[in-house]
Order: sequence, then C-alpha cells, then structure tokens
Amino acid sequence: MTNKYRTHNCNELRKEHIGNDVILSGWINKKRDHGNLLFIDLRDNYGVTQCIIDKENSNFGELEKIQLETVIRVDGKVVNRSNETINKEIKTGEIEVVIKKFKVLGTCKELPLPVFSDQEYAEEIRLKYRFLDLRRKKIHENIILRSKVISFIRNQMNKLGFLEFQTPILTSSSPEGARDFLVPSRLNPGKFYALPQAPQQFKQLIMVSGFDKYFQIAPCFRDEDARADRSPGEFYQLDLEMSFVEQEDIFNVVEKLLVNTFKEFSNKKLLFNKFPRITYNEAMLKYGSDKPDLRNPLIINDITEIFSRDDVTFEIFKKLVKSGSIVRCIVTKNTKDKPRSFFDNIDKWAKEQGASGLAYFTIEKELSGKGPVGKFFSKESLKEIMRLTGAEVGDSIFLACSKKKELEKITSLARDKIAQDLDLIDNEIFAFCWVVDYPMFEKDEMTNKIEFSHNPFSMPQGEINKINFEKPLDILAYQYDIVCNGIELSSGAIRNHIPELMYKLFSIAGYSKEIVDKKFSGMINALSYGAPPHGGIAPGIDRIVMLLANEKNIREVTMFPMNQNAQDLMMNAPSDVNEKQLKELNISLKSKK
RNA sequence: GGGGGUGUAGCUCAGUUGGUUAGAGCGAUCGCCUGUCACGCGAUAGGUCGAGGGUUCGAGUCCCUUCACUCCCGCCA
Repeated sequence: MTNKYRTHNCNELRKEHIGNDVILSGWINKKRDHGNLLFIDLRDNYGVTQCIIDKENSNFGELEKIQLETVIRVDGKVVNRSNETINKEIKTGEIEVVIKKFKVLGTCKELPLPVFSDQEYAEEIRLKYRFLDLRRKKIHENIILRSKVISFIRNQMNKLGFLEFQTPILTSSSPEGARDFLVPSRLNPGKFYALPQAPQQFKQLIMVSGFDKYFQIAPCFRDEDARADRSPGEFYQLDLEMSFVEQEDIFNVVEKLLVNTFKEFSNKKLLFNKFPRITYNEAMLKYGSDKPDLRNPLIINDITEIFSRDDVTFEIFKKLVKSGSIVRCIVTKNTKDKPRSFFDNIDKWAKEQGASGLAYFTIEKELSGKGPVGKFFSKESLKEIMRLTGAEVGDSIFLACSKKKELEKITSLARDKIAQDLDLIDNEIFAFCWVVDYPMFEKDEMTNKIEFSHNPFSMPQGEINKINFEKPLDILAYQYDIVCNGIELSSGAIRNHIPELMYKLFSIAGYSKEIVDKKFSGMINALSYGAPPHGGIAPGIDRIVMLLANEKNIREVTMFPMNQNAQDLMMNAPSDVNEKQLKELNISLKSKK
C-alpha cells in the first residue's frame, strides 16, 4: 500500500531497496544527536528504521529540536550501512534512510512516562496514559499476541463446525453466582437489566433451538473484587456448547484446541499431551486445592491415623485429632542437610498465613525423628508414616493439624511455598489437567445448609432413576475444570436438560418449584419443549493469553483494563451522571459525597 | 469488609542512629560534538518528601489518623 504517508512500513526496508526513494511515517522512538549528524529511530507497529540527517540539510535544525514520540513523515533515500555500522538487533539494520525532507504529523508534549525504556512503571500512571503504555514493546506485543490467539481459536472452531453467535449484553439478573452489574431500565421504571456473568442460559437455549454446535468469544461481567489473574468488571471466555454429547466428546474437542493453541504460540513444553484427570476429591487431598499446579511434584498425604497410636506422644495433635481434626503432611525429598533456617522460615511463614504453624521433622538413619517434634514418634510409627507417604530416610516431613477446610487451605499454600523455596517448579513447562467428578452439592459449614457446589444446571452422574437423593452430598456431577500451572482456565459441564430432575435438585438446595419457575423461567420453559442432551465449557481467553505471554498479571494482556477499584483512569469511569439522566431512569441517589 | 507492601523531581529510585541548603540516572531546556544504535561531554531548570496531626531545639526519617496504588484473604454458581 502506498499513499501520501508511506511507501513502506518501518520494518520493511532491506538491502534490495538500496537506492530507492521512500516515504516512511511513524513515531520518533529515539534520537542520537551528534551535533552535525542526527540519527532518528522511526517506529511504527511493525518495527524500527534508522533515519539520518546531517547539517548540510536545511531541515536539520528543526528536526534536531523535535520531541520524542512526535509523529513525523520522512521522505528519503535508502542507503547501505557500512559493515561496522550494521545493527543486527533490528530487521532493517542493514540499511538506513537518508532524510531529504520531513513533516510533523502529530506533535507530542513532554511525556509523563517514557516509551523507549524497559523500566517498570507504577500501574496508576500506566493506566492513565494507557495509549502511551501500549506503544511500549512488551505490552504492544502481548496485545498483538492476544489478537492472534483469538483469531487462531476462531479459525479452529470454524473448522470444527462450530457456529459463532452473539448473545444479549443486557439481560436479566440471576440469583446464583457472582454479584451482577446492573443497568437501570428507562422504559421500565424501577427495573434493571444485568450484564451477563456468562452467556450460560443463552448457550443452552441455542442448543434447544437446534443449532448443534455454538461458540463465541464472549464478554462476561462480574462485579467481584480483583486479583492478579482476575480483572474487575469484564473478561472474555471462549464460550462453547454442543448437543448430543457426553463429557468425553467435550474433552476431545477442548483438549485438542488447547494443545494446538499452546503449541502454536509458545515454545514451552507441554508436560502432558493427554491431560491427566483428577477427581475433585483426589485433588483436594493430594494438592489441597481444586486447581493444582502439577509442575509441583510435592504431594499431600493424610496421616491422621498415626495420631491414635500409643507410641506417638505428640499430645497437641493427638488431642486435636480426638476432637475431630485431621493431620496431613508434605514430604520433601532428601532435605536432611538443609539448614535449620530453611525449616524455621517455613514455620514462620505458615504462622503469617494465619495457621498455627507447620511442625516438621527429618527421618534420620536408624529411623529416628530429628527436629522439634521428631522425638514424639517411635521407630514403628515412623515406619508407618513412611509406608503411608512414601517417605525415605533423609526426607523431611511437614505436618499440619486442623479441620478439613482450613487444613486444605494451609497445606495447599505450603505446597506452593515449599516448592518455591526448594526451587522445584520448572517454569518452562505447561502442566494441564482435568479436574472431574465435582460433587453436585456441598454443606455450608456455618449454616449446615445444602447448597449447589458449582453450577446448578449440571447433570448429576449415574442412571437418573437410581440416584439416591437421600444422600445429596454423595451425588457427583458431570462438571469439570481445566487447570494449567495452578490457574483455573475453564469450567464446564454436561447440562441437566430434564425439567423434572432440575426441580428435584433445586428442591434439595431449598428452592421450590415456584421459585425455580420464576427465576429460570426462560430455561425451564425451553427445556420442556424437546431439549437435546447437551454440554459445554468456557476457557478463559485472558488467562490463556496470560500464560502464553508469560505474564503474571492479567492487565498485561488486556488493552484497557480497570484498576483494582474498578476505575478506568484514562476514561474516568465510573463517573457522575447529571440529574436529567437520573430522572429519566427514575433513580434518586441516597447521598452524594 | 480484613491483612501485607509501596508512596521522595515529569519517570525510575537512593536518602545511615532524627541534625546544615533533600541527591543520582533518565527525561526537559541551553551549549559542544559527522557514525551512533541505552551515543558522548558540559551547564540550567525542576521538590508541600501522598495528605493532616503529634513528639522534638530540630522530622523525608519516630508516633497517630487518613488517602492513593498494589498483592493476598473474604467474594468469584
């Protein structure tokens, strides 16, 4: 493409263009002023070209004074660079452009943050001047990567026969799940739309409508507090749903899609090409979490039974076990020679996490326990611990004792912490897994109430007429997550498409038929008019790109993110609105600060 | 809502046990320099030390309150 702004982009010129007259446009990335000779690195989206001008040219003085990041057009001639001045760092490094004339296309004030720099800046200033921040190399490349990943995924989905549909952004609030973003309705005073937390019900309705395979790069909105891997406000999912499928069919599609995507966009190795499947219960026991980082080789073991032995004299734990606590441990291989400080630091760290600390001892030759609590264990009991955990002489054992939920939390954190301290995690791999067989219900520890543990629309496992509804906590669901390197990437399920069964499950969680009919009228109604068995999943796009870009923070792969308080510092959102707007919406504010 | 960290020049940071006029690099402005690619050299400007209060002869430094950003917990079917 040639127009009045450019004949080539800033990453295009090579040796074969030497002698050509060219026009380039871009930003002044860097100037090197030798007084009578000036180098200008001209940058655009594609790359950098060195341009040069000397005092002979009447434009020299003017160009010499121009600010960095000014946008200019350069007319010049491509010339050879002598061998010793070739720059191998840039693609255009064998040539340079001798400037004949130039024109300022966009002036630039003094910069609040430098563009040409690898320094890190406070997020506040980066977000306020996001348009400058986005010019910087690393994040510019992240955003381009994001575009390519999305386009690759879309392409794959099309090839697999999925149809892409849009679903409403203004929809209804749902009683389950996260807090909704609400939008007041002008035409229906006092009523509100909600932004969708996910197109969950719509994609099921698409299946009921007979479209068979659907996908969408779907914006999802949840009004929850931010984390490093969770933007406040909005995020994107590859939302997909298929009819006439079993869990296995979904697994096949998504596993292939993710393997292809990760192989296409990263050089890191995949630890498993076939994702291992871990049941929810197994994950909670062995990793203390339903999003285990499988790069970490440490495993948690339950050794509660040891503390009912007479030859174990660890009275504090024994007493707690008697009152219903359990004991779990983490074995570290061959750590007998680690300094005392290694162990004490972990204990100290655990106390900072709010636990009562982590007890530890090392198994010595002759089967004796060394360390603060080692003396409480007899030779026979150590043998039994070794049998239960696979520990060997020279290994150390970290123990914690508590109620189940609390224990899972601290052992999970300890597993990460100890692995980090021992440098056990290989950063150059992706370790995917499926977490399967989620329980349909769980008991709220505070209220003792039975609640849905995940998605109320999931299909319970087993023959429908054989499900024992008397023991709801034993009912498993066709509900599954994909986890990669300890990050939850996707959540999905085979859906319950049978209204009678849905009423039954909702009644267990304390919802009457009337409430279900009211809250989920669209869904329930649709399912009573010939619904196909169906299921789906929704991998998180932002997190996928975050992993591929090797970033720890989701804002590094989001073009215009909000800050932790859900404010857009560049656009000043959220903002006040005027009285007229409020009046139209039938809204009055309680108080104004 | 709770806990941790951070806050000093436009940007990134240093600032000792409380002690004279708060420093450096980058950037800006001015000057010198024809082969740099983080060009080099010299000079100048630029500060309510996040804000408020307190202790003290004296506070960037100690104490209290508060604000902002960030990380974590809660929350996230």
